[in-house]
Amino acid sequence: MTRYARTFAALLAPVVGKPVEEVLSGIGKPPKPELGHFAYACFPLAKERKTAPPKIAAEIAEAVAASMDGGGALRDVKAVGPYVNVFVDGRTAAREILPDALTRGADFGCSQQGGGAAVPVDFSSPNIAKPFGIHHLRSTVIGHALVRMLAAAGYRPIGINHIGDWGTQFGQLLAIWEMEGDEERLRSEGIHYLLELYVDFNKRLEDQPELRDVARERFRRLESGDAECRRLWSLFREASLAEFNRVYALLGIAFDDTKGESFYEDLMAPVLEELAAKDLLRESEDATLVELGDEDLGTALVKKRDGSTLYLTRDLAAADYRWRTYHFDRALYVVGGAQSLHFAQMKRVLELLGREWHERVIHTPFGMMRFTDRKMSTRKGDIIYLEEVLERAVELARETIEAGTRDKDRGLPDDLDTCAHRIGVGAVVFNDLKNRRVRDVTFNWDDVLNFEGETGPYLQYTAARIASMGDKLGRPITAQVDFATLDGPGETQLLLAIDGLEAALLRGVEASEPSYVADQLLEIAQRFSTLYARRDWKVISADDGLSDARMLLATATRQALLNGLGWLGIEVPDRM
RNA sequence: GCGCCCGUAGCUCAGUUGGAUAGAGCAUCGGUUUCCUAAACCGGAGGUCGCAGGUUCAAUUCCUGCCGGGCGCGCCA
Repeated sequence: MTRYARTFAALLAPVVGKPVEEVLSGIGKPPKPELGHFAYACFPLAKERKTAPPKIAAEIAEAVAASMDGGGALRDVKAVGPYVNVFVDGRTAAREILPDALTRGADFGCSQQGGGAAVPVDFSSPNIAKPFGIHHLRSTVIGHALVRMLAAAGYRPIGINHIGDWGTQFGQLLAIWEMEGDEERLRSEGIHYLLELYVDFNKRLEDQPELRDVARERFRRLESGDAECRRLWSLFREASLAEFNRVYALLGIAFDDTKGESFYEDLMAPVLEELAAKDLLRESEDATLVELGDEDLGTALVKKRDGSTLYLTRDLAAADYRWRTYHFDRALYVVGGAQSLHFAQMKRVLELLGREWHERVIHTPFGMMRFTDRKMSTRKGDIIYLEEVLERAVELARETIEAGTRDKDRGLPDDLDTCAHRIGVGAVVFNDLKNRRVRDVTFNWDDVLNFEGETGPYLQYTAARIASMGDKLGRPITAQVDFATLDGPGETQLLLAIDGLEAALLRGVEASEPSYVADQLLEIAQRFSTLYARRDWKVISADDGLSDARMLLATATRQALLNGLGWLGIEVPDRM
């Protein structure tokens, strides 16, 4: 949807005698652009007035047409059956949208809607002592996209990496370490060695179920401050962070705040005390829990039998900390849908504690990453490393560029490494973001390494072609053009797609849904490509005025792609 | 068993708060390059929108019940 839907609504409102917002919600898009760019359905009015819809449509169309002065952005209002349809005047749209895109540059499509409100976004949050697998991709890229989208929409996002560096898993590592730990190997092999230990632990567990208790005991020991346990924990932590940071560097992701769960160690006691003081705790089989008063939510365990803490306990402490630190407008948790119950419980406990802001805590779930060919199990060491996926994508991009330069008799780009990196990573990231986040995704090398069709490289390619036209034109791009030359239906549809970027951003921010932006970008690229491929539609021609006008349109297209891809965390190469 | 999520073309998915003949990409078939980058474009074929009811002038969209898949349901995170 674009600004012109509102223009249309404003025109209709006095005629139908309803507020603009209500009219706006009744405006849609006709199935075919030949019918018009916007449509207003008259069925609800027909019911109120007990008159046939086509008759009302005809009356409204006539009244609206009479009230238009002719020089506005809309034209040709007419009734089509029960609908009032209208066209956007391409010339006016071009004059209003294109100079805006040129002037605002990286700011085009952005909004001030957020008013600087703080929004902590908890994402990625890998567990230490487990490698960064492909299944971590989802939280990482969705969260990163949301951070950038929020910033573009005028919010003040805080990207938080809530590293899983506390809990029984460390008890497990400490337990196995006593049996076969080797500091030399940890130093040289890093996280791969930790994975080996983790797998070994689970293997031994089959014959020695008592190891589970040993692990719990070791975690308790860690939590009570045992020096050797602390020292080893610190080693594991460093080894893992080194790997994580390599992957974040590949993806171009930086966090505003990286705090392990361990950070909240001292903040849990106050929460537990407050729960006790408010008489919300209950002992059950020597463990401590909170009664939630809701059958569907069950009960929430906050302390184990041995007195050590749980995930939920730390998340409660973290929520309090984030509120005190940021006074957030909302706090997002980009965590898999499997943990819906955990977050529902957490919100409920916050509510019971009287945190009036508990409604602002929002779980932003996403579907699972699964695998077709076989069941993947980290416990058995069966894992696809995200780093490997990214590297293979970059390698394939490099081969594709090299093949392209041979076929097209062009030189390799100077910055081949940068190009290949952006394309490969862009393909992987866009592939994850293009679908609605709640859907499960099946990992498939062919999909991830596909560069054709609705993919990141397709969008980058569209932008790259425009960039090279800019070079070829050889003169500055100007907004002083004859907009009348951009009046064709193809141009107008492209303009409306470009103008729709801001709405897609706001809708995406509202729903925490990066795919809305991804969709809009595809529409922009497709509409441009359709024009571009036409033999009778060359940007650069002997007609300088026409060339300048079309180049301005192309430049706005590229700016929209650049900005939108930037929000998704995808960089665009200059050449492909 | 209970709760949450999902079910649209052979495959992967859109479908903007119910509205006009349900749209893309991949795959498939056919076409486009004396070159503004074919990682592209155009066209063909392909769908009882899981099933059955209900609400409505109108349901892929809302409600109920089934069926199918996924996830979760106290001492992992």
